[in-house]
Amino acid sequence: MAPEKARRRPVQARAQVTYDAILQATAQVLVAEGFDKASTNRIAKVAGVSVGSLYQYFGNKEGVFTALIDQVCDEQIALLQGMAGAMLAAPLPVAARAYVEALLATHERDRAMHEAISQQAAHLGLPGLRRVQAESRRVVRRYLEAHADAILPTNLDLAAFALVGMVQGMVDSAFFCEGAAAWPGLAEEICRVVLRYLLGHDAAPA
Amino acid sequence: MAPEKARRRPVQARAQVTYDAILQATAQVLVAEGFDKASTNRIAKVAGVSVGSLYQYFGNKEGVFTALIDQVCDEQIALLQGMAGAMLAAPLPVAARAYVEALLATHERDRAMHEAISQQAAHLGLPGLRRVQAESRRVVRRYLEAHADAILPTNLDLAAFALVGMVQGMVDSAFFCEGAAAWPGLAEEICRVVLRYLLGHDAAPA
Amino acid sequence: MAPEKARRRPVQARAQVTYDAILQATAQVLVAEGFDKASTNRIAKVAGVSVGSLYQYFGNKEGVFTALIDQVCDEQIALLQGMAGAMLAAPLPVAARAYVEALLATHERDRAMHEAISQQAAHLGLPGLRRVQAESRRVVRRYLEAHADAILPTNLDLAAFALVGMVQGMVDSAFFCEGAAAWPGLAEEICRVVLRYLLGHDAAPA
Amino acid sequence: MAPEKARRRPVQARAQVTYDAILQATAQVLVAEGFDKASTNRIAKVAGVSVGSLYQYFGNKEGVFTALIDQVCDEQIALLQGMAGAMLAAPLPVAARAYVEALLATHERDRAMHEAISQQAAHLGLPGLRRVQAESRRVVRRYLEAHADAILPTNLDLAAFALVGMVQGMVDSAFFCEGAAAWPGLAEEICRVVLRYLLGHDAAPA
DNA sequence: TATGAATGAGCTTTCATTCAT
DNA sequence: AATGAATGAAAGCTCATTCAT
Repeated sequence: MAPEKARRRPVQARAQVTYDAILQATAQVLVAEGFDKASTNRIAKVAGVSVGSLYQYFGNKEGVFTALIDQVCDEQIALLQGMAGAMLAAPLPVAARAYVEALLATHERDRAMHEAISQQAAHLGLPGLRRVQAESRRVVRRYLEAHADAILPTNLDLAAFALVGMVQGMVDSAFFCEGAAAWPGLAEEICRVVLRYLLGHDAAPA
Repeated sequence: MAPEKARRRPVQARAQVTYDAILQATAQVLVAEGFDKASTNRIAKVAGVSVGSLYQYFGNKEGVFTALIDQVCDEQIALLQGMAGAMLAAPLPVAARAYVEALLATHERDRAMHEAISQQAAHLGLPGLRRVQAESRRVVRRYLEAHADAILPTNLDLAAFALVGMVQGMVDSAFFCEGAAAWPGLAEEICRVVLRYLLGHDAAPA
Repeated sequence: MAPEKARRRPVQARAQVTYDAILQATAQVLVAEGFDKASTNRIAKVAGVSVGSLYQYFGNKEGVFTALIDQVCDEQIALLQGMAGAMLAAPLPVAARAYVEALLATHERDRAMHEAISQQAAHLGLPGLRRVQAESRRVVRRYLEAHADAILPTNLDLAAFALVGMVQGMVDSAFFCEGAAAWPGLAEEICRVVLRYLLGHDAAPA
Repeated sequence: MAPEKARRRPVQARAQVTYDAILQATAQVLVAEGFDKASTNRIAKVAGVSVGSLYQYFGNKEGVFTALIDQVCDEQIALLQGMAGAMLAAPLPVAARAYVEALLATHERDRAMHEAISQQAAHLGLPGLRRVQAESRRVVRRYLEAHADAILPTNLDLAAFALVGMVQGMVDSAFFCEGAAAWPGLAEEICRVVLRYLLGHDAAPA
């Protein structure tokens, strides 16, 4: 697939409806039938729209998928930022727990679509994934800055990097490993990893 | 792609040559041109072999890729097991460092192919990836058992799971985040995460 | 060949043109070049249409042939029914002669296509052939009912079966046996077989 | 398929075994899996022989099938001739009955193979079928000559032609029409058709 | 602007046939 | 003579994309 050639941003209300219908149909087909079945013709049909319209709005097939992925990533980033605002002053154990729970919940919620994208359109998802990771690191770093005197790591970039990576890795593993996501004590253990890294010991139950 | 139908195991010498040539060509095309360009005809041509031969040995397209992935995973598992034997008695800081370095080195070595697979044929790689993860957890668990009295976690399954996930996550992040893999202090930081999780503090400098 | 999967019924005018062109091209290629040469690409080319269009209307290769055969059978059945209406009250010798002549004429007319189908796509023609035979028996039986008091056979189902089979067999033989179709007295002899079976003697010349 | 290029007639005992094994495997595959699955490689494998050997004996694929069909036709012709010798002096009702019964029995016996050939390799079967029909007419004609003074038809060629065609037609119909072959009274009715044609009336019961 | 019929390059797969061993 | 690995033309079919209406 060549990089997208042209797209028309929807300006009228009717156009916005069409645009959204296509993205929604894309998500639906992707999840229900897989990337291989997600042809532009199929997507258009499911969206109740002609192929021609799809090409009017998205330029080419890649454009449809990147738009969908961008939308998902934007939501994820918005969630992160919302949480960051609410948690900036929270004590570490609380913030960590909130972060871990949020990631697990997100994964749980659109697990099917994340899997579909990461397993079959991963190359299209890379830029979005990078954006999410970068924003995650920025948010985490900002938190670490605000709590710098309470934690061991001094290189905050490195610490943010490590934190985002380790949590992501454990969460991914949990969903990748049949049944692991439901383990009792999983979220707690992930928090323990985080706290021991940042504090050198488990949080005092204070 | 349907699951593979039938394959003929090579018996004559030249048959083995053909078989290997096809797998090698697959890796090469995958890395150099991407999954989309890796048609069976292209692979056969690069292998210097006819398409017919490809289908004689692999049954269908999927079979070629899964054979390649299996081969890569087998190597990875062999490496793990070799390391496990050598490191079982090693003190934690040494073992951790070896594990982390090995993972980073592996990633470095066939980065291109891992990326190609995980970004474009991830669905075919799942079984192999699971095998590697499961074996990793088994190896790590065996190490933890042998050192159970020196570490904090008591649920060794959960600990092995967390360790494999966190390290994988940080290593992946490092290669995913442009430039991060080369950061000085990266391996050290990953080890620090591991040690603080297992010991509650950094390892005493002997 | 698998049973047909899906087809789009033509709605626009040009679509109908395309549909018909494909069927006509199929007949032409089948007759002129044989079933083996009648690939979907060849048919499409002869029809002056792209392969894609062929698959839009017929779903798969088998679909093209069965549509053609169905069309031929429908014509044949329509002819039968037309004749049945006109001949129901006719005396046996006249009706028999008309039936035999009609079969010979039909065979003569699209001999090439019947041969092509029966010799190279017979398995696809079976359902159509069955339909034609069943309808033939029905029509003949109706005639026999109307003339039941004038004929020897009392089991009309069996008689209809025998009549349709015997006439078909002799007509087929005539066209199968080089030159036999042109024999003088052939039609007359077939009628004689029919009349002697039904009456026990040749028809009185009134 | 091009007409056969060369074949080596088996001269040694071992060669004859191979030759027969291939023909038998062809029949088996044809009946059990259909013409489409009857590739030369498959046939060779079922015959327990290498493809190379198949090509040594039969020159090309068509050669295998025509050899098989020839063999079947030869058997059929031998049967006909055997019957002719035994029946030449028999009275008409007896001879007719024997002929009809023999045809029905033959059909019954290798119904599957006849169907396989006539439905999927009819073009290869034409020459053989012609030979059988021609021989049938010859045999019937010889019988008619010997009984010329007892029958109505005077053009014996035409009569033989009609007889062979009509009986074949009714027998074929019987097997083509689901269930008809098992009808009670079927053979009798076919004989009745024959006798009325030849005598103008049913045979006097001696 | 929206439609959907039409396009055709290109993919996966099969199989008759060859020929070095 | 026998083997079976290798060949590669060609088949059926899909789908991203275009464009006349």
